[in-house]
Amino acid sequence: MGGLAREDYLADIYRLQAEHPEDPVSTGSVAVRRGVTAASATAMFKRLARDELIVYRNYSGVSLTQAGEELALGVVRRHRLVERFLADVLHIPWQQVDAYADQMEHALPDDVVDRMEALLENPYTCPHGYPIPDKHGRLTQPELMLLRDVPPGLAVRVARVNERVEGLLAYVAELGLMPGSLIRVTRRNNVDLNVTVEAGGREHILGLRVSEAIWVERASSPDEA
Amino acid sequence: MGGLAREDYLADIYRLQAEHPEDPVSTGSVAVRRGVTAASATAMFKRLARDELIVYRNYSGVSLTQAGEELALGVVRRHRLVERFLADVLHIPWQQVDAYADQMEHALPDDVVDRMEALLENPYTCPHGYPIPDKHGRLTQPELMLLRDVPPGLAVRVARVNERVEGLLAYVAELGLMPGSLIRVTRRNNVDLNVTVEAGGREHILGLRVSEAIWVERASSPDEA
DNA sequence: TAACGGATTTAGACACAACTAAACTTAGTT
DNA sequence: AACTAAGTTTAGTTGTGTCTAAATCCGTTA
Ligand SMILES: [Mn+2]
Ligand SMILES: [Mn+2]
Ligand SMILES: [Mn+2]
Ligand SMILES: [Mn+2]
Repeated sequence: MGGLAREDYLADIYRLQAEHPEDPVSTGSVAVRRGVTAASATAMFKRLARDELIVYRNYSGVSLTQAGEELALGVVRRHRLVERFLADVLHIPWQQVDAYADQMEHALPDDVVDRMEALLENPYTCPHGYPIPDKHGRLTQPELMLLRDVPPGLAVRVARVNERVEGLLAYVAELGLMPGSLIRVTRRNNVDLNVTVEAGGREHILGLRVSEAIWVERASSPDEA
Repeated sequence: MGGLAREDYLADIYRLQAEHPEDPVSTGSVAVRRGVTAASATAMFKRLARDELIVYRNYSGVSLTQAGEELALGVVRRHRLVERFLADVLHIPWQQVDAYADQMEHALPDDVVDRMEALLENPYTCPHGYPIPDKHGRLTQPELMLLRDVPPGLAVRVARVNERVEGLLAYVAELGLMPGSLIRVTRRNNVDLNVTVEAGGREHILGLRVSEAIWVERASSPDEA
């Protein structure tokens, strides 16, 4: 009854779709993300399509049906809430919570998830800044901007850090650029695309690989504490 | 890599062994406990024996090897600790925590379990009174007595309630006989074997089905707060 | 438009974990 | 000692989820 692998496929299809809203989700991209062969992904697509959780046409990738998206959002909700729980209640470093949550997300009864949410006082995002769907799968996406695109002089707040970029989370924590941090972009080099930011009194020069993995929002809300 | 069903079999074999230390654990008893057919249990026994987690001789039941017992104790530890967590931190009624823990026990990284243990301040038992193995699988069994066997007049403390007796947990909670409660046995009827206890100022007459599902300890430790 | 090459699917295999039905063992009873 | 009934194992099937190797498809390039 469980459907462990199923849930991971659905959630990964959801995330891939969210990352590239244009094109359909290809067999290869799912296989790479899941760490399985393309043949395995094809086989799973057939089962998911048979159960009407995805729409699948040979050689044309997949998309989630209504039912599939609902299941995917449930997994994503459990994942991000348990990440918050692990970070905030058990004080586990944010570099580790994604892997742990990947394991736990399939075994959490709804009741437990809902109570965790209440205990955490209904957080909006996971520790990396990704939004947490509510109990009904609803999701509010704030307007974010890539740090790469922030014009010099602007003060912004770090909102989200891509948790999948190798080594980034530890680096970001070290620099004091975690979600919530107030920073100011002081320079942008148009040749090598480096961005210089001032954070907590220190200046850091960030390469493109970092600046396009960090999202920020206008640091304007005065109703913040 | 998971080994979901495996873990449940090992833990159930462990618990059955603990409940009947005399005889070997039979195929049928495991099948009933697990809710599967005897044929399924036999098939699993072969895999577990192949991996040297149990000793299995046809028609003679099974016993855990060293390695098997270590794994089983790990599952039992996770189960009972997460029960404590669900009850104490999330305030889930103790009637429900066993079922939830059964689901969650396979998906909790050791690091998470250890931190939960610290958060809970190293509890000795699950909410039902069963001992929690430590990180190394060590386990201290206090000397307990069945409520059925307590002589009239003796004051005792409820130590453990069998979580598998249908409806018992809700009934026990209603009567105020949860682990930790101080009670006194006032009468024992030698014909119908009913036991009368006084708990929290009220008297209750308990049938055999209840009195042999509750363990107690001498209520003597004055170092109890 | 024909061929190439990368992506995808099919074919065939395997391990796990469950089932039903049939055969077998064992222990207790005539 | 043979019989029988309960318990157990075997045999055969199913569905999931993975793999490798071999076909197949399709967009681009010649
Ligand atoms: Mn997962
Ligand atoms: Mn996250
Ligand atoms: Mn379990
Ligand atoms: Mn318990």
